Amino acid sequence: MVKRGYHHGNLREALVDAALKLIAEKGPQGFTLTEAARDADVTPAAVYRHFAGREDLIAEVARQGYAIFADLMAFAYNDGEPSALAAFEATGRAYLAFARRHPGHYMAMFESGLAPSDHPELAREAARASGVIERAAARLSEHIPDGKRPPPSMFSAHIWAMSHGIVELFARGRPGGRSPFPPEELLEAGIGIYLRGLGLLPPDR
Amino acid sequence: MVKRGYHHGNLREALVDAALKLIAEKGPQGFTLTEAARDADVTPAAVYRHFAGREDLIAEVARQGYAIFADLMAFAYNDGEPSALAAFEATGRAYLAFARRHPGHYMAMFESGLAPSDHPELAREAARASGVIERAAARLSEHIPDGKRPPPSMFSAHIWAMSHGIVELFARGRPGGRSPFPPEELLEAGIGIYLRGLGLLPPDR
DNA sequence: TGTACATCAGTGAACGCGCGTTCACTGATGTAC
DNA sequence: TGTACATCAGTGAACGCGCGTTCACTGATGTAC
Repeated sequence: MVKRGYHHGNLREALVDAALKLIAEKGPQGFTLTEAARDADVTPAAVYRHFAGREDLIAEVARQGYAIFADLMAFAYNDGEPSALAAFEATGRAYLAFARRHPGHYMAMFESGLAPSDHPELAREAARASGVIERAAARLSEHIPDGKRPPPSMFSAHIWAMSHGIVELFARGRPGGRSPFPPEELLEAGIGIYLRGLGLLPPDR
Repeated sequence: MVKRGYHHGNLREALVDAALKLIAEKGPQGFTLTEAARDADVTPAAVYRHFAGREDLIAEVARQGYAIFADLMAFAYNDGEPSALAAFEATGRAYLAFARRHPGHYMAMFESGLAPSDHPELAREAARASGVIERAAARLSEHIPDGKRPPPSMFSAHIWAMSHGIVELFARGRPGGRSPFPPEELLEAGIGIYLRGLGLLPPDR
């Protein structure tokens, strides 16, 4: 533990880091403002110099999470190169990688139960992230042969839902023990089968 | 409010009911034993005549949830009639219907974070529910034409994950507002595309 | 049918606890002159 | 370079609160005789 003077110097960031750690450990509900303050080696009251309160701190964590998430998805998508299909599959992998590498952010974003509408900055970043995914789906949609293609926002929702479900059910220790398969493999296979169903992959390979 | 004497008569059940209501309202983490007792018009200490404590009450709710869930899935599956395919699709619909009609149970089962291994009765019911789904997948698997069919437990995991993801992301009010589609429609379409990808449905219809 | 008594479901008071938030304050920092 | 002073990040004590759990108890129920 590094000694410090009366002023912390970087408390806001330190509190976000502490919140990330605590949320990853105990979930957004188990997280307490007091413990975050303790973790940052500061009085609980000091938190109020930087955040409006407990919920506001969680919202900031979620906001940063969406920002990272959106960047990561955009990077994975890579403007649809080398192909709309490959790029789309990469976003699926990126989703899982994000959940794995940023569990605190992920939980604050999807399991904290806070209303984005109460936190405009949060809502903005969340919308940006959705935008990336939906654009990827729209581009891919152009390659669907069948005239009866589903709306892009529908199949981006399908992929998002499957990814999220795999994270929640199998990438943590939920039902009755462990996952039947490595989550990455499970998602890769699932997306493959799904895209084949859309006519975007040959029926056998 | 019905008046009652010194003995409640049916406290155990009343507490489970109260827990169901409260969990559905505030989530498993926001649920308190004290409030459940208040709801059942009883002193908090009375709860300890029927449950080992707070967590034990939540576990009982989850256990009952898995029991209902397993029965519902088995009923929907209907022994694979009229066809393995139709029966499988019916279990998907049943999943969503269960989440909708039994939110308290659903949350206790999938969002409470309690370890089934700590509650043997819970683990037993959970395993029974998994069994129904996996048996349905295994029966359906026999109809997959391709030699390279995935293991049944894998595609039951896919369907489960997509269903769960749709519940979490779109059947409640999560990201940035509301669902882009009715969850039922979303799941139905998703399962359809997925099964087409498995070669179980004709490529166009 | 009546009585004695064991059982045990629920009471009520108490406990220690940690929480989120407020408040007047203090002391380090950095800027103006 | 030195001094006065405004700023404001962090302190520490206090608050009221509701929580989960314990304990000795009480009073309704139902069973044995």
